[in-house]
Order: sequence, then structure tokens, then C-alpha cells
Amino acid sequence: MAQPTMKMVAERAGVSTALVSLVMRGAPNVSDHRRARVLAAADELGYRPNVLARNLASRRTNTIGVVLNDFHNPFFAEVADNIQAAADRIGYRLLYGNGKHSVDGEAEAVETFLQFRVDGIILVGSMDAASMEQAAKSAAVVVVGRSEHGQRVDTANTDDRVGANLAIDHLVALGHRRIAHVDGGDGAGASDRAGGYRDAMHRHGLGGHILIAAGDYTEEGGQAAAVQLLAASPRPTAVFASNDLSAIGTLDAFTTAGLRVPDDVSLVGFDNTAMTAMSYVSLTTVNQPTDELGQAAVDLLIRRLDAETAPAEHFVGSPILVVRTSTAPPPAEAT
Amino acid sequence: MAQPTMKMVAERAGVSTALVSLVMRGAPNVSDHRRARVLAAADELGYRPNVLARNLASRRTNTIGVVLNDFHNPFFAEVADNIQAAADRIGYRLLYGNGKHSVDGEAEAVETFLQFRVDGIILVGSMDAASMEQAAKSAAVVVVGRSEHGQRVDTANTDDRVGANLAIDHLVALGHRRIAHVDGGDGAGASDRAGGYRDAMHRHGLGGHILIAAGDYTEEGGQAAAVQLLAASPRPTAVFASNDLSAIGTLDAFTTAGLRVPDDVSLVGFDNTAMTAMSYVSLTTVNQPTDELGQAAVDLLIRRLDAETAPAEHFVGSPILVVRTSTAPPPAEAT
DNA sequence: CTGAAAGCGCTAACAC
DNA sequence: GTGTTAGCGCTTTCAG
Repeated sequence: MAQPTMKMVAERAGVSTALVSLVMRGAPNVSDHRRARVLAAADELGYRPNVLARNLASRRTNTIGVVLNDFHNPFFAEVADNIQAAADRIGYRLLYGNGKHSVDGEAEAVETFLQFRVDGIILVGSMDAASMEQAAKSAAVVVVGRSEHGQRVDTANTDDRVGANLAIDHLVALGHRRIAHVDGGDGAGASDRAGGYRDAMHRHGLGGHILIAAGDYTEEGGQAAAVQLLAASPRPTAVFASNDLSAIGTLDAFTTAGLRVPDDVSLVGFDNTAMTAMSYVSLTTVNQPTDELGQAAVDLLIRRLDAETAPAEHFVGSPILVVRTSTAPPPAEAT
Repeated sequence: MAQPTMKMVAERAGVSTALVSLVMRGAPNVSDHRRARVLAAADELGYRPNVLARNLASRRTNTIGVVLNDFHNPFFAEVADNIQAAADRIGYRLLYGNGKHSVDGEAEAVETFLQFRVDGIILVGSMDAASMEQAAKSAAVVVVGRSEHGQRVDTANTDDRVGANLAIDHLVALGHRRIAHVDGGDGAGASDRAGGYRDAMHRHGLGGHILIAAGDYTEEGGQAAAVQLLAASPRPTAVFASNDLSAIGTLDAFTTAGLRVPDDVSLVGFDNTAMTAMSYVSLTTVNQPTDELGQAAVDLLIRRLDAETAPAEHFVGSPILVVRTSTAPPPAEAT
């Protein structure tokens, strides 16, 4: 499908391609008369600038590549929408890559963006710290949701340790002692949440009750972890899941096993995704400021674009505990 | 961040850029000796082909743009993953665009891909038939999830009318007569699902009980629609929601209002997204063959790439009713 | 099997 | 204000 070129537009308007170029980019120093002629010619031809050629010549793409670790995670979708809003405000174009919930998928997506020579890359929920450091050698990179980083990688994330502490404090205040954790494996922020869980347990003198089941930020992972937890004796009276998806899987396994939440066991999630507000879920969870994260990610990236060597900056947002009805005091019989 | 170029690789390897080009593309007619030298030089320099330049010269991008109507809809995420799998199998690169759940957002995403001169575009859940027809003038386009189409637009979708009929037949068989529908506005396939609902109601002699509340394929839309339905007198004993997201919103509103599902009111969704299988949701819903849709979308697009003028083709997958526990006979008092 | 040369469509100085 | 002239980095005939 042959597309009209700038040259064709120039001929039709009876001007040079340079002038067309100026008009297309909205340059100020063009006579109204010719501007109109060019615009008319472009319109008649259905001309559409070839971004590839434009960028080859100008060495900028005006495009940011956003790699989403997992399209299925509603939290990432929410972050994506907030990044999009921030980018829209400053006229930056966004292209997305599918991390396929794997380090390999993420690396592939990054490589694609690098080959497309995007101006910068935002990694949402990156699972692999090494590859992002690698990517940062060839482009501006900012990571959302993970605090580990290298020299040149800016980050925007919620204070996961504090978030985890909020969750555990809440459960302890309700009277729980046997509080287990479904972790998030190598998911973004997972190690901080697990670390926060451990710290809080120790702080409350509950170090002996630390119990962690392996999850992976997915519903299936949460289900599997919950099944393990169900087998523990004595059974935990509360579970802090590393994210909402895990919490939802955990809730499913508990319900299937005939346990009532919160009567038999309390449950706390992380992310405050839309689903958790539904009345039949009503999950107590930790809210992340996705609007701030999205805005910060774009801000950091733009700043780095013209300050390549500046030291890495880190935005840290504040978590808030959202108490719903999945948490209650432990059952009386559980000493 | 200056990147190494093919020229630099050529110099370092002591060959011409043409030879480097051949090696990078894995051409067969290159001596092992030189191939090794080139590869080594490229590796030492950390050379990465510039896709922009490559595509400018070769007029192909080996890239497909996928526009997702809504990042929040898990059904679209599932379709995206299946498209990705199909594309991975044939070595095609995928870039995603965010339709922002709006016709404008969708149009913007399409325009971006057109400017990037991608080989083809797959629209997932497109809300606007006109703009996709427009896009088809400049690129190969296939639409997933919507049966309306134009001359040159291939489509891949589930038979939504049949799916709707499956849902209604199931409810009627259980004894329901006052069956309402939460529609999907201008969402992909929504009009077919609503049409199927109407047809089925008439077929069962229930034309007088047709009742449709406006939704938009989101949880919020489902909640609002359910609130309306709650006010109807007599109240419907069953609701067929146009998709799972709407059904989840509907379920929330019902639960909040103190109604039990399925005891007081039955509920059926559409899409069979992961969430619906959770035990505390356990939604009866209509499954769509996402693997077939993803594969078909890619197949159709590839085929069109070298058969521009061939008549449009349409893949239609079969829906299957998945019966869970959100449906039951109507309460006895409801005559 | 390898190199030279001519672009792909556009931007960016630099003249006029 | 507007045109000319070089490329941007790569592919692609076409010779040899």
C-alpha cells in the first residue's frame, strides 16, 4: 500500500519539501498563503508523515516504550493508564510491550524498543533488575514498582515495606498472631513486601510465627500458596498476600475449603485494584498512588532525556491501608 | 546516547556494509570466515540494528500493531496473549496501543501505528467501525471481537448471537421468564449480544419481558445498570450481562442491595474470564475461544499482507456456555 | 561470495 | 520566508 510522500505533497503544492516539512511540524515562519496550500495538498493526498524517516533524520522519536510485565494484572493496567494520561499531557507518544509475565518476555520487549530507538523506556513491574540496568546503557529508563536499581535507572514506586507494615499492624491490632504471608516471588516490590512483613512480625515479637508461602503475583499462585497454608498446623488466623491477585486466589482456595473470610481467617491484599472494592470480595488492602506513580515515571524520564549523566532519582509514594471487611479479630477458639 | 552503526561494524570487520547487512539478516551466501568476523565485531561494539533505518530501506517493518480497546478488560488481555503467542511462532514483532476505552483513544492509537508504517494492525474490541475501515485504506487491518466490517477488513470473532441465545436458553430452561439484559453500549459485539438476547426472548414467547439497561462493558456500567434493574417492578428474576465485567458490577450492586445470587436472582456473564471461575464469584458465563481468535487474527493478517485485494475473510468461533452456580430456578414467589 | 552506489522519506543547516 | 544540499542507517540492485 504505497503511501503519499512529502515529495508528492511538495510537488502538488508547488513548493520544496523543506517547506512542507516546516508546515507539518507547525513551524512559525511560514507565510499563511503557502501554509494553506501545503495543508490542502497534504489533505487531498491523504498524506501522513512517515515517522520512521522523520526519526531517522532527527534522531528523536518522541515516543516512549512502556513494558507491562503482565497484561493480566489490573494494577499494571491502572499504572499504564496513568502513564498514558501524563504522556498525553505533554504530547508524548506511547507504545506498549508485553512482558508476558516473564523475564524473557520483558527482555524481548525491551530489545524491541531499543531497536526502534525510542527516546526512553518505562518498565512497569519489572521482574529483572539486571536487564533493566543493561537497557539503561542504550536509553533512558525508569522502573515503576521496584526499588532495586542501578546507577542510571530512575525509579518510581510505593514504599512497599511501609505498606507491608501497615497491613501487619492492622492484623496485630485485631489480635492476630499467626499471620502468614503469600509472597510475590521475583515480582516487582515483592521482596520489599516480604521484608516488611518479616520486620513487622519481629517488631511485634511474632518472629516465631513467620510463615511464608511462595506466590507469583497471580491468582493461581495465590491458590497454590493458600492450599499449602491450609495444611499448616496450627493454621494461621490471618494472611497477608503480596498483591490483590494473590489475595483473590487465596480467597478462592479458602472459600473452596469451606473457610469463611473473615470469620475463620482474615485476609489482606496489596494494590487496591478495582476488584477488591466489590461487595462480595470487600478486601482489606494497601492502596498505591497510581496517579503519582504514572506522573512521576513520565517526569523522571523526560528529565533524564536531557540530563543523561545526572544521578538516578527515586520517587517514593505513600501507601495507605484501605480497611474493608476481609479482616476481623481471630476466631475465639484460636489461641 | 550514540549507538554503534552498521558502518562501524563494517570498518571494524574490514568488510563492506552490504556484507554486514547480509550477515545480520542471516543470509546463506556468506563465507563462514567473514560471517564470524562480522558477528564478532558486532558483538564487541554492542551493535543493535536500527529498525527505523532498516524499515525505511526495505519498506517492511515485520511489526504488527495491536490496539487494545481497554487495558482493564481481562478478556482483551487474554486475547492479546494469544495473539502474542501466534505472532511469536512466526517471528513477528508486536507493539501495543492503548485504546483508552474510547473511540478517540482508539483512533489515536491507530494513527500512531499508521505513522510508524507497521505492516498491519489488529484491533481488539474496537468500538468504532468507521475508523477501522478508514485505517484499512493504509494498512492491512483485522478486527477481533466485532462482526460489523467493511470491504477490506478481515474479522475474527465469536458468534455473539449464538452465545446470547445459549445464555437465554439456559435461563428459560431453569424457569425464568423475566430476564433482563445489561447491554454493552458500543462495545465490540455488544449489539450482536443484545440482538441475540432479543431474538431468544421472542423465540421463547417472552417478547413482552424484554428489558434492557445500558452498560458499557465495565464494572461501573454494570453497577449502574443493576441499580436501574433493581427499581423495575416486577423485578427481573434473571440478568444476562453483556460481558463478565458488567456481570461483576451487577453482582456487586445486587449483593449490596441484599439480594442473593442465585437464590433471589440469577446472573449470566460473557467471556469466561479467569475471575468468573473463582469460587466466591462462580459465574455462569459464555466462553469465547480466545486461542482460536488470536491465531485467526494473526493468520488473517499475514494472509492479507500478500493478497491486498482479496475479499475480506471472517473467522467465527463457537461460544460455549459454562454453567457455574450463579444461575438457579427463580424463587418460588416469583410467578 | 563481496563491494560500490543509489536510494528509502524526512530533517537540518546553510544560502538566497 | 523558502529552496538547496547533505546526510540519518540500512537495504538492494548490479557488477565483478
